[in-house]
Amino acid sequence: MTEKEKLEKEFIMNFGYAYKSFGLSKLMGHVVALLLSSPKPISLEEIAVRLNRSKGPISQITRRLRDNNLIRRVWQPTSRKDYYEIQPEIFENAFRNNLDLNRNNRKIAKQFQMEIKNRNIDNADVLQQRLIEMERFYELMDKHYQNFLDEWEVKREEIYSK
Amino acid sequence: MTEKEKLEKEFIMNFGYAYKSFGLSKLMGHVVALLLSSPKPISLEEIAVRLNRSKGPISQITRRLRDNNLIRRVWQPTSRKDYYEIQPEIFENAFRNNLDLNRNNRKIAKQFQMEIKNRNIDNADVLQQRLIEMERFYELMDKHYQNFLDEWEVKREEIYSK
DNA sequence: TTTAACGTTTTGAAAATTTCAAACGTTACA
DNA sequence: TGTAACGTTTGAAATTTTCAAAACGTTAAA
Repeated sequence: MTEKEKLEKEFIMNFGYAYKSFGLSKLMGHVVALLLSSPKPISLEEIAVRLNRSKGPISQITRRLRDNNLIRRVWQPTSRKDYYEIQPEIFENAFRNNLDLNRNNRKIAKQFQMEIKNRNIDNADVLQQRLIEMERFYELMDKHYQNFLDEWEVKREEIYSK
Repeated sequence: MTEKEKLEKEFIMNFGYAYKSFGLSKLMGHVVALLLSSPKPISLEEIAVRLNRSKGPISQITRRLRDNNLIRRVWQPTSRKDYYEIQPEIFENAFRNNLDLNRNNRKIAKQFQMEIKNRNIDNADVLQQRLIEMERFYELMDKHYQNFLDEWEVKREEIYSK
């Protein structure tokens, strides 16, 4: 195994753990890392071989990754195989996925404030107050997330225009 | 079941799903929701009863929640039981936990840039470029996260000073 | 000291998830 | 058309996670 292959393997392992700590499948992280480290698209079969898995789970995981906009399918004119590559905006897209989850938190806070009112529930003062805090928190978070994405768009441009 | 109890149950369910979608245990969400909706601390045993679980898993989950600074233990002078309540800064703390994960991403990007250099690996141009982008991305994210937390500190003060 | 009230840890079972192998369906090319 | 090369789906097996029950340790009060 060359030094480069060793490094790639470490990289793949690291992404596996990172993905897992975010509550995602380890295998998802492995596929992402493999595609990140590859300068050219890789076929489904080759992904399976390189990660020591059979085609079944790779087929499923690539679909999930595509649904999450982290990778994309490309066609090679010379072959009938499906090829995959990293979405150019992968980091941004991963972030957006997370953003959606946070928006849901805000929605829960809003919804239950409404329910308490509409259903005339008494003795819920403490909960009400906490729900208000929760809503404000995720509201402000959303604002800053937007700021970040806007600023990132500019910065990304800079990096790649050099 | 009173209207209030019904609402609490729905709230608990919702938090369960939300926690799960963040890759955490559903039961963690249930305990958090229960404590959020309670104006006073609840004993371990009562948590178990209210959530229809035995003491074992509740003991384990409350420890995890304490490790994550989402709940805390309080002592009632009249009783030998352990009582639990929500950490006042629960939302902020949950956010900080997430921040740590993101910092790890940045660390990975940094580390592997170094490795490529130190181990003199050639033909890693594409990967290098992506690692640079990755590091910058999480660097900027970190900055905005800090902004958010700073601004939130002020806003939270406002909410509770009224 | 002894006893009873607790929370924690352990163990085995159950449930959920992940995985592979094989069957299947589709498509391109002969 | 027929055939071979694919990716996808399915069902069973393996692994991991979650859970309850019970044993255990600790502490406070008698």
